Amino acid sequence: MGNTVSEAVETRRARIARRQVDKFGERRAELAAAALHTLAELGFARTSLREIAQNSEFSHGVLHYYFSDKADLLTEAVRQFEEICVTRYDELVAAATSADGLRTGFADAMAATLAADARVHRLWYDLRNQSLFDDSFRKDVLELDERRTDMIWRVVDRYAELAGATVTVAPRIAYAMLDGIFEQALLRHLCDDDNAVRDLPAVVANVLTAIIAKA
Amino acid sequence: MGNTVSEAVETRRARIARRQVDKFGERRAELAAAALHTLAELGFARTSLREIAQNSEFSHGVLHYYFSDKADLLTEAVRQFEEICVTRYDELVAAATSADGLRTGFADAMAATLAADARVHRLWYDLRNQSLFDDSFRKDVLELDERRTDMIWRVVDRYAELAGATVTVAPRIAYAMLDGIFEQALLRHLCDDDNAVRDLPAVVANVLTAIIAKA
DNA sequence: CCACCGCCTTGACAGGTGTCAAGTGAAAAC
DNA sequence: GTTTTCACTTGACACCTGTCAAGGCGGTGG
Repeated sequence: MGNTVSEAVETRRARIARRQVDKFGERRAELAAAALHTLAELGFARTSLREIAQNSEFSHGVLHYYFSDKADLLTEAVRQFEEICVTRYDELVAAATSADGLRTGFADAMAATLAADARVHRLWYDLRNQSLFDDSFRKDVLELDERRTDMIWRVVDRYAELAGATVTVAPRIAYAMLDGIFEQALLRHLCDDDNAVRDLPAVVANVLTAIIAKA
Repeated sequence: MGNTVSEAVETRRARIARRQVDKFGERRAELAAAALHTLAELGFARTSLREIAQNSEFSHGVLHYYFSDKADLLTEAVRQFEEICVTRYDELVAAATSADGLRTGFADAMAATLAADARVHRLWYDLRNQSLFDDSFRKDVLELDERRTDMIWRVVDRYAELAGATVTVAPRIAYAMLDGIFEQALLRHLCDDDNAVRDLPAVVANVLTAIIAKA
């Protein structure tokens, strides 16, 4: 790189342009976050652009400045949602030293996220359900579902290994079973059934022991 | 019944009144069926009264003649939906003579209803999901979920009995696991994955064997 | 024959929706 | 200092939604 005036101007311009791009992206992210919050609160059906804007610090018109479309906004929100929603449990797997420890740790972690992130979880199920009727988000849903499957499988596989056993079901089945358990618990929890969170750890532990067999 | 004129008139009047009552109820049922069909096709979010009417042979105004409200109509539709959705598998349980037979029969029946009634099933999941955000249908959803739990448990319990074994999970857990499996298969099936229906029987059989233990 | 009533259609209403054009005010560019 | 550009607001549009009032049409009762 040189040091002439024109080049200095170039880099300054580039930096400004970069900063503008970043600012543009940041605003998109900020608005997508507002959309996400609204979606988690109201569900897909009742979420309108004006409602999203009201959950941000801007007016409703700005959404069409940063997004071409409502679908564009929701897609961005879902992408952002993926980042939040998938990565869990991995530290648990890394730190586990015994089958029993991993089992109870995983079961407790599931109950914890059920209690803490119930709204986000129901949004995930809402999204997946939408894709049963409308194919706009199917690709994202299937991809996310696969990442969740992998995530669960890492736990189950390691658990069996620590127990000196083998898993008797395929990854997808293990995921579907535990997901069904979680969905059921989520329903109970959101119906103000306090037992849901309390009972979940024992249920999850029960399922884990049921799907492995001593080698 | 008598044969005097007055009595004949009475019975005729009564019959007319009865017929009118019946006709009123029949129309309600007919319109609720149209609503059900529309719901299964479009999902809760995109179902409007005009669309429902267009799936019947009447105009949209008639809905407010037979129903006080949109909620009233949807409630009636859901009630009707319950009748369709719950009773299955019982004949299977009654006719079963061996554990293996019941297992494969149940697994095949699940795959069959997955293929045949996919739209109705997705409506059920849509309904249950709505109740995560809105409490209007929670009572119906919880009741229906319980009936489905019982239905599944009758199969699982009888299966273990025939196998000379005991079930290692509670009824609600068995239901949640199998429901998760089915929901996953439904997603795949509606994404035009032909393997979904084909693979389901083996998966269900796998789960059944995993949740019992020889006494 | 006329009046009435049950069943249904038509058309309108108020409110909400996604979308977009016009405009504003401030900061940047020259 | 003027012009241009950016970031955002405002207000409007066409459309769709649930709701309901007004009216028509056919059959029944008097």
